[in-house]
Amino acid sequence: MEEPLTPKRSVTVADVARAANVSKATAARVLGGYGVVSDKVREQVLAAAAALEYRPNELARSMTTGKSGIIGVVVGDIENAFFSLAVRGISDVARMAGFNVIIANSGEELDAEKSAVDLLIGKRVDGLIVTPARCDRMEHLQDIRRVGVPLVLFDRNIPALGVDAVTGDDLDAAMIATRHLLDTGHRRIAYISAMDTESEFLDDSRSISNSAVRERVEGVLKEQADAGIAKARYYVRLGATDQPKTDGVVKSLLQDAAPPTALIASDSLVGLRIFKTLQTLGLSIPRDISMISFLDADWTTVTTPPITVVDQPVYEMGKKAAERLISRLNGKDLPVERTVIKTGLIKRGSVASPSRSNDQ
Amino acid sequence: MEEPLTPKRSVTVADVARAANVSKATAARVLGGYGVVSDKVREQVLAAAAALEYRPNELARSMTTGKSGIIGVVVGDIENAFFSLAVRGISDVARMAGFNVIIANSGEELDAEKSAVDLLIGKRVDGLIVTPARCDRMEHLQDIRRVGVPLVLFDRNIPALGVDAVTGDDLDAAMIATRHLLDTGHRRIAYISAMDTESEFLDDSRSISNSAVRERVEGVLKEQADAGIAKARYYVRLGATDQPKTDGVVKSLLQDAAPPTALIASDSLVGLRIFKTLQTLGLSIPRDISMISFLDADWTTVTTPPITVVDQPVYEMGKKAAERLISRLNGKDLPVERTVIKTGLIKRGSVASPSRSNDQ
DNA sequence: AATAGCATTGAGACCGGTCTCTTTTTGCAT
DNA sequence: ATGCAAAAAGAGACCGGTCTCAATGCTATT
Repeated sequence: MEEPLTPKRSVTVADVARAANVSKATAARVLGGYGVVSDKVREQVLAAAAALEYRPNELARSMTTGKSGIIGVVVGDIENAFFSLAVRGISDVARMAGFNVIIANSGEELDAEKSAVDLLIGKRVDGLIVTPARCDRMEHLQDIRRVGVPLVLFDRNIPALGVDAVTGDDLDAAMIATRHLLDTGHRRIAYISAMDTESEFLDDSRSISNSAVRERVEGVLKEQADAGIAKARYYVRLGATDQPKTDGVVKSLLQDAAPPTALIASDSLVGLRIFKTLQTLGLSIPRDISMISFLDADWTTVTTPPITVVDQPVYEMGKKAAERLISRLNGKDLPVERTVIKTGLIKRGSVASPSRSNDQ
Repeated sequence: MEEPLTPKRSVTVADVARAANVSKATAARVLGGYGVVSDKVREQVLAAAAALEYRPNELARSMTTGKSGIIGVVVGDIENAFFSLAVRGISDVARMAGFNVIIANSGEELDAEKSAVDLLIGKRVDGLIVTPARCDRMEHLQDIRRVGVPLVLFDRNIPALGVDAVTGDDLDAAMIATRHLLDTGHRRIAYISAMDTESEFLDDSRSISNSAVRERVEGVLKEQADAGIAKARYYVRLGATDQPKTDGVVKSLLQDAAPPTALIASDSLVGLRIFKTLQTLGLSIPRDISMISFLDADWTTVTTPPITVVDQPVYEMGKKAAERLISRLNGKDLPVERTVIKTGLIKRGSVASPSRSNDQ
């Protein structure tokens, strides 16, 4: 009569053992797939398990083994195609190796990142892949190592930490993009980033706490310095975090007495926003202004014109990071390795020589 | 001398208790935040915990409480903006309620979905949100209920299961889109879906196992039937799973003696692919052909022309699903509820009256 | 001063697995 | 038959928390 609609207690090894008339240890051996058991007994246990619909409790298993089979990933923003693609790379590799992935968003904020890390460590993840929001604050990351959880940094490196890191070659990528614009005849090149700061302007590139952002800015500046361009730093603008802000940044640049003739977007989200801004302003690309975006996002090929982009093999970067972490999880102690993934430039239609009128 | 570089054993309540000179139970009370403890003792324990850098083992905690604080989510493909946006909605709500989210991809395959569900139940997730790949196979989903884990279906419903479901109003959405095209003068409207089947053609819409896909197809057909259009079903094509296949589907449609004058894409990925195909073919939208895509993806606003879309409030759908699940997790037994989220049409520039030449 | 009564703290079982160690069976050689 | 090593099965501790229940201490009441 009191058929339990929701069987409150789940079936355990002990239950199966009882049903199969063997000891808990024996049942555990066949159910857990370890130790030696005779074929006859194995059959019995398996039959009993099937009849009872036994499902192993991974939690209990993890508790005793100390391994959870979970890899924790902390990224800035999964919405961003960059991260979601990277996460897929990580997940694919992880799944193949029998690991699961828990993803946590930091929103690029240090506190959120800290608590995400705490949380994941609490869940006893076997390893961690983190995109550090800032490269100058690393106490919580040192904690990770102290606890003994392998860590791989992603997209941004903190050399002082002494852990594996997988990053793009941001300096080089920025230089290539800049050089392309210089070669095309541009002399006033703006670099627009979504980095959140007090000022829209850049004082000193060394003060940028995010290594990826810093390297790109330095790449842009270095290439221009080599070309003998003076006011390069003036054209580096930060804070394009949403559409209105991006509109503001772009407009302020274009209203300048000497407006830039080319724009470089620090990521595909910024790129999309800039494109929309320019569209709103009724500017034609590349006639009125040229642009290059980081990341070969899908929208960049369907615009008119299609956008020239810095191609980052993000999926591969994610894979690489996961592979590194997993080999460290299995293997003993590998030397710390910094993997830098080369990036390329895909030339499409958004770059042209600056028009005379602009190139006063 | 033998300073352990990697402290193999983590600090436990027992360690803290010992350091604080109190019983394990007392230390556990303050560390676990339950029961009553005097302020004095609390201080001691907290101090000891801090000194030892105690970190609770959530696994052990989950084991005894039976709650893992994790919500499992099984989606078709996180790459798809539809799912990634939904997942963010789910995650946001979950985080606010103190839950974590584990995401599993099914790739829209039943077997993968089954094992994902098994895996998540093994991890003892507190609840599950699943996007069932097929609505005609539900043994594994019944298992979930039998185990006593609350389940919410997302995007697709299986009424026979008798569980909560949050879906879009796909029938209505398809009808609205179709009506818009009819109103604009189109009489040959193609619906292109990424659904993977043997045949590119549709025999009987009732044979479609995915309820969302089915409803959309039925919406398209119904609206045309009401308008007295005869060969509507002929223009429903499936299998646009990647760019080459999409190219094929579109080309075969356009090479028909009576080619469609308008295309409806079943999701934003298919939409993007169709757009690229049309671009490759040198067709001008909406002059040569009109199109509507499902989902207001970001790329749809930067194309020339911008794409008219069926706007699905996916983020809200995700939120709603998570809210439902969580209230079921907390509350007692609510009645089964099917939430249908209204969708709208955002008219942009990709629909126009069919040109005379096409409308022979 | 004795004792009821409440606030704290302590002891120890328990969750559901894994795993070591011990005991019992089995198989085969002598 | 008998011995003995190897194989199979059983007992029970353990992982790191939670939680029940008992014990202790202190204040308040009469």
